[in-house]
Amino acid sequence: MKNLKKEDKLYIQTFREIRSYIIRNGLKGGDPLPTEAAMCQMLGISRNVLREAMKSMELMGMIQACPGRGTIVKEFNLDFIFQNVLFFTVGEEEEKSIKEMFGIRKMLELSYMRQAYLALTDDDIRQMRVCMQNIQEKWDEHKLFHAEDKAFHMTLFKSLSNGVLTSLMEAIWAVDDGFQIEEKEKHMDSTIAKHEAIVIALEARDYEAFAKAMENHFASGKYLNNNTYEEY
Amino acid sequence: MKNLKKEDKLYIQTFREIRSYIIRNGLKGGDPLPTEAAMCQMLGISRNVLREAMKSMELMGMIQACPGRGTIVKEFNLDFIFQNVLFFTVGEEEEKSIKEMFGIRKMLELSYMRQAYLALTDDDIRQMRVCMQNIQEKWDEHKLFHAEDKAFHMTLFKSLSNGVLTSLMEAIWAVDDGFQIEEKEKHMDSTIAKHEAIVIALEARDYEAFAKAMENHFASGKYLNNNTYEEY
DNA sequence: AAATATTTGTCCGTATGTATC
DNA sequence: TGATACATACGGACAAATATT
Repeated sequence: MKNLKKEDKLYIQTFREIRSYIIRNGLKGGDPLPTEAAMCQMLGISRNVLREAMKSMELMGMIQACPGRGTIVKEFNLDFIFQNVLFFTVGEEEEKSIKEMFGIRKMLELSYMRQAYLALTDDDIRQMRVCMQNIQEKWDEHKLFHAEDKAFHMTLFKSLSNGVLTSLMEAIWAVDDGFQIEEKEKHMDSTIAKHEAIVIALEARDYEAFAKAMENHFASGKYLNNNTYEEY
Repeated sequence: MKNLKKEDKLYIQTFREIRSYIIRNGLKGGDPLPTEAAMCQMLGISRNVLREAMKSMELMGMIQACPGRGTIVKEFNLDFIFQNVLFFTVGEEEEKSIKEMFGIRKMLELSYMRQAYLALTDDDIRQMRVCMQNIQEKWDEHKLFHAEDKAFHMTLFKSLSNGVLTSLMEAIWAVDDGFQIEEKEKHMDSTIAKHEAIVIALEARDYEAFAKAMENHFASGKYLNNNTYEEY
């Protein structure tokens, strides 16, 4: 007398029901969802199961919960997918994947550098100068400067106001963060010089020098993979 | 003594920790995860929070739980997300994200086309010719040819043997598939002609023509965003 | 400002169904 | 058959954040 068909787990059914509820009622970004208690009663399930479904939604960016206030529907964006899911399969020990990812970052930065250059404001450039000083300080203290390096490059591209590109870059940097073991004391001084060259070119508003400095920046060890411009 | 910055909710931290655990231990599809009780103790959290994170993963197809047996890591792909997450009427924000994403795909394909051209085998090109025929058939039957279009472009870049790039492209195509907005019957005939031009150039092993055909392919509506090569 | 109510966050305990030996 | 291990599901309790009076 049981189900003939193998039913999905309750929390998955619940996920679908909530999703259906949102669609059925035409809820858009910002619209409130009923409280947990109300939904439990409405669906006839326990709070734990409801939360398993709701938290799945929240993790994927479909809704957002706030204590004391309630839960609202969110507008969709790709951040979650890029930052938590896309590179899920990229193991940190898989050096090949890491190199591939660096290669993509290199390609993206070099491809977008023209637009970035055009979009950069004086304020952005000043900010990059500050990043340089922070990098220099870390270096003087014999510390790693991953965060500062990231801030430097993100500043360069945040001017493009391309949310997806930003997410993608964040995702790549996040993997880099877990990887950055090697080359601690190797060529950091030359890395600093390369960053310096980029800022100087920008401060002078010299695109040719900027492009050259960017190319040079990515011509070092960990970026040197199969992404070379070969002749055909 | 706490973090000054607003911490993420526990279940989100837990999600990341489990993901990190999987990556750190190099777990692949079929490999078992510790039991819920063990993970709770390991992470120092309650069962509810752990389950909120685990059920999110299961819903996304990263893991699979079975009573009496335990939980295993699953072979992961992105399809599920776009089938479960895309529930909305596409608003302006979403459309902006999608356009940005197309822009990135355009940039990537154009950036990598030299390497792709060099890496393409005769067999790859024959396969692309087959894709073209499939596209033509769908078109003759007045059907959409998203899958065939994807196969065409993925063939072009699979030759690069860049797993991360492939994942990224897959993700972009998956989102595209989920949205499939605009231009149903609009300029499909010209789209076909553009693909045809690409294949012809490849069959002739003419890089100049190939590059031109690629540029032309991406010069259409939905790729036309801020990714223009402006003068400086 | 201060107290109170509302809502989500987190934890615990218990019972049940299912797979394995 | 029975015993064990595990996930599934329920309910209660209190804490933390927010809103309201």
